[in-house]
Amino acid sequence: MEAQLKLYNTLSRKKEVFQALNPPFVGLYVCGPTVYDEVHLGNLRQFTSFDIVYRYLSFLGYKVRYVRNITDVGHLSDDGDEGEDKIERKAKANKIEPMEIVQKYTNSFHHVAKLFNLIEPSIEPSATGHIVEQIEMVQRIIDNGYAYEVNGSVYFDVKKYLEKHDYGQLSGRKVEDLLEQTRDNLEGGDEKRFFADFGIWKAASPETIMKWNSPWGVGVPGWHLECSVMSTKYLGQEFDIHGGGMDLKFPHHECEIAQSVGADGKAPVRYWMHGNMLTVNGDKMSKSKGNAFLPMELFEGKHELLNKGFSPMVVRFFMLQTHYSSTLDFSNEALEASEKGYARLMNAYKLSATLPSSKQNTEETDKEILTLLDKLRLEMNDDFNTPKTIAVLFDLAALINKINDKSVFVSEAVLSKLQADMKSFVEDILGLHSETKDNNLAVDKLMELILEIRSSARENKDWPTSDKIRDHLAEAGIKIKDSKDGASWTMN
RNA sequence: GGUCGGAUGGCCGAGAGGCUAGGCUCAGCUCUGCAAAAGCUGCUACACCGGUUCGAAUCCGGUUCCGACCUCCA
Repeated sequence: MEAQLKLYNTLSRKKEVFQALNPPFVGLYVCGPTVYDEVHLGNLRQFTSFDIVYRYLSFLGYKVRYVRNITDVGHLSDDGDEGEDKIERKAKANKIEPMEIVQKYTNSFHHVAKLFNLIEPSIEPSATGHIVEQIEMVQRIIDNGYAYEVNGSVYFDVKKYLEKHDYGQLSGRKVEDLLEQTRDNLEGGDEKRFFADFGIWKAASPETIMKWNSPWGVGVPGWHLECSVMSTKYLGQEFDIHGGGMDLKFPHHECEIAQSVGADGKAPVRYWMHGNMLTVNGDKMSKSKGNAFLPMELFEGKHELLNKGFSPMVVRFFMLQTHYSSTLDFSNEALEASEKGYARLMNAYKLSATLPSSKQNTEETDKEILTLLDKLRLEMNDDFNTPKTIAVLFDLAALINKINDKSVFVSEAVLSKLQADMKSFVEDILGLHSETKDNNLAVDKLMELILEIRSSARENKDWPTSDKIRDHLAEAGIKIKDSKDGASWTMN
């Protein structure tokens, strides 16, 4: 393992050492949600994966400009270039403005993002806010000969593009395969000249609500275009990292590359990162299978597949126990296991702040801790390996507990490094925070008093009183832990 | 049908030629009035069939199954 950050680049299908284009700056673009409905749990996982990327790059000292868009127009309900705009369809069904739909689900997305402790992007641009730029990009593509207009729509000319460039290198698609489809599809009478061509500007029908004037008539931008436009505008023609779900590799990301090359002659992205999908009890999560639940349903336990609710931080922790590039399976059992593990880890984390240091017998433990702290960095450097990082944190948790039990000892210098790193990795990098309610002074005083009464009851072996206090507090969500040094308490 | 990825212990999940991943569960023990918490100990797995190698969960070939995207058919 290296001391340098390595990440898996979909483009080369290899782990590569990360080298920023213009250090210390890093440009990070992530495909955001289409706000026609509540954010999907699978979406949330992608955002969490890239939240980690953002957090870790920042930890390493990079100044990251993180752009995550909001798709509020142009994403069609059926794959391909036919079909209706997802947002517009929903708006018509509810007899409200498309922008009301956009606002509603944008708000709801932000709410969930906050619960999930996702860091807000530096810029969150929307497609409708960049119509002018999209029209300009379409024009540049036409000017360069890579697009043609038919009946007010503009299509990207893949065949033309293939003469000089590679189309399909990101997703591993072969040009010949695409060409083979051509013969059948050319007969179709489609506006497109070639099966693989894709719309970058679509003529709008009179009924369409959201539409704009353009040199080619009234229309709407194609879905793939917005990401090219907004990443170029805010991160430049070439930037560092572009992320998104696996399912976006083709055609979405492939089209982005073609558009940027077509418009500006440059491949836009140095490192492409793709997160994997979600399954439920081993099945693909999908609405048609009835096994898709929403983030809020998961938090509240309001779904028939869920035995109970799981707090946002538990779900976040659960997600991070799987590498972003692997499929992640949701099940009650797995979630419950994570819930317990999470509590244990956070407990140790809290404990780490109050550990005693020692002046002797610290050598072995010091060394062990230092090794583990180094390992935290090595694991994160290895393509953001959060599961391994968490495994190391558990090793540290075991040591923290031992130090607390005074079975091993740590020097002051190593202890303060341990405390600093625990904070960095648990809170800043993994983005986990304690979910216990903020205590106020009155509650603290109250608990101090109650525990004092209980303690004297216990000295008198008045077990009924002692247990009554413990049980009643437990009902109120306050847990008492007895130890040799007296009792402590936690509240959820 | 095409492209890509995957199959790991009771469950979840890392790893990727020799070295205990980790979490949860379960059992036993220590501590304890009881419980909880914490600690200790135990539970040795890599879909199947071949091959390469001193040595393979890890490499190669094949088989089966699963997933994503694309396509075809209906």
